[in-house]
Amino acid sequence: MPAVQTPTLRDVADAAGVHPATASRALNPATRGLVNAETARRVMKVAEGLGYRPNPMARGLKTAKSGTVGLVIPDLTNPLFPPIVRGIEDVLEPAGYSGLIVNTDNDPQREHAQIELLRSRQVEGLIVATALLDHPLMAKLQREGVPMVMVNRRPDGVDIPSITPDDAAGIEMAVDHLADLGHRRIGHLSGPATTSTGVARRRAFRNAVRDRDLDVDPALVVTCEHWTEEAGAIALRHLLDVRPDVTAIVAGNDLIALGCYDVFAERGIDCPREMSVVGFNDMPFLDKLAPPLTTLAIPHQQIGAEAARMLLDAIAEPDRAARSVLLPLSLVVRGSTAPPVT
Amino acid sequence: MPAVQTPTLRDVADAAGVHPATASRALNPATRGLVNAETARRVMKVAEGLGYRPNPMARGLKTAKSGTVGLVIPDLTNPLFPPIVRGIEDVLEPAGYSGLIVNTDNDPQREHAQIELLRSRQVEGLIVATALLDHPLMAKLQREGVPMVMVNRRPDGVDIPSITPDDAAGIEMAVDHLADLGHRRIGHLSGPATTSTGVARRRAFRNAVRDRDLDVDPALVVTCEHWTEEAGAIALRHLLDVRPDVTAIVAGNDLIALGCYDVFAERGIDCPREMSVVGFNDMPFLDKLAPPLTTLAIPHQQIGAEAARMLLDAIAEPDRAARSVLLPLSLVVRGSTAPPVT
DNA sequence: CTGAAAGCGCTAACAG
DNA sequence: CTGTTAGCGCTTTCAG
Repeated sequence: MPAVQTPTLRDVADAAGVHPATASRALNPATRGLVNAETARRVMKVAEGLGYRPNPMARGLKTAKSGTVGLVIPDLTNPLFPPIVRGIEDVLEPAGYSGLIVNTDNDPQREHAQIELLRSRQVEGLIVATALLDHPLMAKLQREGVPMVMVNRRPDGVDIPSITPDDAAGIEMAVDHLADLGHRRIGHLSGPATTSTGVARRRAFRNAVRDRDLDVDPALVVTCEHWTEEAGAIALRHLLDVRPDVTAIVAGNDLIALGCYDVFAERGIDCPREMSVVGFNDMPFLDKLAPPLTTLAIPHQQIGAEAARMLLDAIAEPDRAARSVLLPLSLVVRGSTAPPVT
Repeated sequence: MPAVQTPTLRDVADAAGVHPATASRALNPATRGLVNAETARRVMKVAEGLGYRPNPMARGLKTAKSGTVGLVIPDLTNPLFPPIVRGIEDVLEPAGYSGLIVNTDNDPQREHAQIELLRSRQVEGLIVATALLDHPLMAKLQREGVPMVMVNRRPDGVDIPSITPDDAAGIEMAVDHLADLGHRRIGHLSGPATTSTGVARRRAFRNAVRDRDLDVDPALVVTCEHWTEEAGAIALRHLLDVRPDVTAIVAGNDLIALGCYDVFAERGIDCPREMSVVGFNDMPFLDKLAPPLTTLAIPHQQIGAEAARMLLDAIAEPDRAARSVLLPLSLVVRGSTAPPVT
């Protein structure tokens, strides 16, 4: 017969000799001022003694607030996301919120279902990392007034707060670095054209090579189907077929760069002697690769933290103007870039 | 004036011309049988049309079930966990459950607070990956009847279902592999003595070297303070100081093995020519290291999935006997192991 | 098979 | 400052 029913607010009130409403006021920091300081103290002590824990479902039912937000990511298994999620949680927790994570696997159907699930769980807002450039669902959610923040990517033409890397600046740094090393024929394996990061980096690359009088042959730019190792490998094989004289690669992200490593191994290309590569994101453990990958670092945890803060703001003040932030990047030079063999 | 209040069960009932109770029965698969098939169909159609979504808070308030479980992990940023979490979510979701993740950073205080948080959120059970050998909190939770499953590690002397790798078998495979290559002086950098995996692997290592007539000098076994790269590096430096003639290392896990790589770099040791290393866990991207790490692979997602299944069972039938499963491992031979230079 | 009534635990007016 | 009252949306007896 153990399992002493967890005490309810009534129990606390009874034990403290007050009405449940008073106990409620005393226990809630926001309304504690309405209560005699002495009574409040007593109630709190009793609550503590009984091991009282408010039931958020009951509270939520009354207040229509769940204390949860949804985190919509493609796949937790992609090393880019854990640090972001961690940053988010670190901000949500002290604010009394929890995050519910869902994985969409980049499948729009699944995304739709997962977001439905989150909404049915009464999440108060959404942090979305799966945005596509053209994303009707996001637009619809926004119209319905769901507080939202986009992370890493953002849809076109909707006024949703977002926190994204400064893709153009990053690509310029990468191209500058390679040009400084002496590279003239630089290729770009861009991310899917359906994502903002994909097109922004691609456009930035085109501009950068043009401005620096490097080889602007369109064949040097190949678009990957996905942000994956496999897609990166396929793209590089294709590029090498049409432009075997390329000496350096700017990869759309680190996973695509890893795909390049696979092709190097398979074709016996010596990186960085025969071919340089730059990644994007600075995922964990890149410094342990052979060779360690030169890449653009973004402050993952800070992104997450900032996104969570923005979302909490949006929840608190639903109709404040959407603020969007562009993250500064830094180039981390490691072993995968070197002067070309001329 | 948009934001049409999300429809409630009452709305559905009204629209279908039935009592809310009937609508409730019709919508819940478990009670649908109690309702005229025709009525049920009608109610469901109306619900669908209205875009009705049951409010889990209201339901939970009534049924004392939240449809959530807590996932207690040290740090999501540790690459071991995302695949496990993914495996868990993949089982929870179709069952109508969601997971709430908390990070403890291996801090008992924080763990306690986080578990309180989860309990106050009315989680129906816990999947715990932070178990220590001596873990009063776990024992207490078990006494209180909280459904729980341990993952990866397990406390001593409490009868809690767990799903852990077959540490002994794994270490034997590692030692066999090294012995077959010709190594006689094998070191072990074990995990903390406070964790089941730490002591089990350490004990297994001792037995393995004894049984194979290899060097059994206790100085060849060094215990790391933490399961981290840094701790691994420190331990290896210490080992090299006392036994510079060691030719191979069995690391307590992959992160500790990565610490070894750092020391190799710092002391100019050529791995695998001068020193072999075996890791444990087969984290992602180990195959891209220089050299690719030989390690023991565990089926991460499956662990997670199995743990979730066990927890759902425990929630459904609270007093069924605790079942524990030992996971088979496989040795993945890559480039970090080779015959010793004799 | 369906309706009526009650209540899960909490908060929010509204009185006092 | 505190008690009363009502009700969030749903499920679950209990009658009919």
